[in-house]
Amino acid sequence: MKTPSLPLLDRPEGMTTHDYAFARLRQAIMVGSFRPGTSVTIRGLAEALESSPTPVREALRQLTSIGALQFLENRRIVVPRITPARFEELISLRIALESHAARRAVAHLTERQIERISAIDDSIEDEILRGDQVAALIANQAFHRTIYTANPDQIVMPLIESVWLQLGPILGIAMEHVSELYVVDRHREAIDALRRRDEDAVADAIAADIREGIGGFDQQAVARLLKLAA
Amino acid sequence: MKTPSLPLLDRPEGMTTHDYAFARLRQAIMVGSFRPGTSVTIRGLAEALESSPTPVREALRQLTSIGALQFLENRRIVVPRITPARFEELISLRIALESHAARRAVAHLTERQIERISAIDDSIEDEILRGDQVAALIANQAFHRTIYTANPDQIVMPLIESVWLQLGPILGIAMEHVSELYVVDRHREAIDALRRRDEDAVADAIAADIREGIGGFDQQAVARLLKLAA
DNA sequence: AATCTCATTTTGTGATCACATTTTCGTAAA
DNA sequence: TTTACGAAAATGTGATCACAAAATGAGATT
Repeated sequence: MKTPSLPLLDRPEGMTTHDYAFARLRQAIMVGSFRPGTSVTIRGLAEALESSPTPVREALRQLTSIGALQFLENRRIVVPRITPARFEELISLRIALESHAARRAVAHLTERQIERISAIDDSIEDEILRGDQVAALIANQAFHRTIYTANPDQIVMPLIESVWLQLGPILGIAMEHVSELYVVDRHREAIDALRRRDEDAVADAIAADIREGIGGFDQQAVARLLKLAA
Repeated sequence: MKTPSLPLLDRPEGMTTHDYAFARLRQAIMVGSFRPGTSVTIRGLAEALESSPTPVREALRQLTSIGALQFLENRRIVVPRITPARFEELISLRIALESHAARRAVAHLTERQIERISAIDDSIEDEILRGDQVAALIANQAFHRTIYTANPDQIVMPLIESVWLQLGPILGIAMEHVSELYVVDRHREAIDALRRRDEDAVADAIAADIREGIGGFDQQAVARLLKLAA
């Protein structure tokens, strides 16, 4: 049972072993380090994380609660497989969740926050030019997250991240086989709409960004990617 | 540390201790058995469930992943407190999620399934007449769940249940202080729209059902309820 | 070459224990 | 009466172990 390699992650002092295991596994899955169908073992990950089974098992259980992993009937632990239909569900759910979240964030965003969001958008461009796909992906997530979390009472972010986690594995495949993942983006359009406090325009820009970005893969493209990875 | 009492729940043979603990705690929170701010302990629940700390801890960790519980900095485990603003966020999120889910289920529903949904709606009325609020609540959830899960590739149900879980505690308070929780409902309207395969009408009926049901509490009503429970 | 059998190994599960931190509560001082 | 203090109890954390079930792989059979 080969354990997938885990990208390193900073461990703040005082963080429990369990929290660290959770954060690191979560990050790994979200940026596409695990392939769909990959199976992991508690002991294997415990060794990779230099800890014991107990905290790792807790982290794995949490990850199953948010759809990032699956405990099968045979008690095997696997990264869920994607089908074209499931992919389409995830994209339409992303659109529904994120346009809702964006809409409800508009009223809370300050000028300063909008500037920060604009700066994050610039950093996405930088990472793309440098060819660092994972860094670009993380920056892109930060772009979206910073908008949505401007709403202080927001509840939706964990749900959005659950969807991101479920898209992670196919995203990892896409990054291996597609050179340009961000050819088009609607970020400037969203930022302009934020400045105008135009809720509808913000929601539309976010929806279009998703639809034309990762959502741009049609069912055949997804099927092709899955075939390549098999 | 007094441990809240847990409604009994059937334990299918072969179910692991952990799964049983998770299912039972989840059910208890979803039907309002726990008050906001209640704190629980691992050992206390382990005793109540006649098991040991390990599987209970895993169940609690999962429940935090879906917003049903919270591990505080002090390492205390509590049922999250509700604020009027948070309540309003939860309702608007419910509407966004469930009208999306309903819309995407319409095409998959068979006549037979629609009949079953209609029968569930009747059973809600029965439970209300019998005065069993918890049974009515569970039947109401079944009504919604049966619609949304007709879509076989559906991803959204776990997210919807996460929101239900977060509303559970305030619902428990409401059931104690409000005699009629389901005076109006739009279920017949939704069922008729399902029969006509009218996606927009289904989504509207579900949204109205939520808005006029639990969503009908305004901020003052929520604040009053919270005060009563404190 | 493919399939079956069975012993070995691997793996998830759940109980237990030691440890450090936090909470609780009785007592004393202000 | 209120506040401060310190010992005792309670609690979360993480490692370890025994156990049962599942997976693996070598060797025999067809």
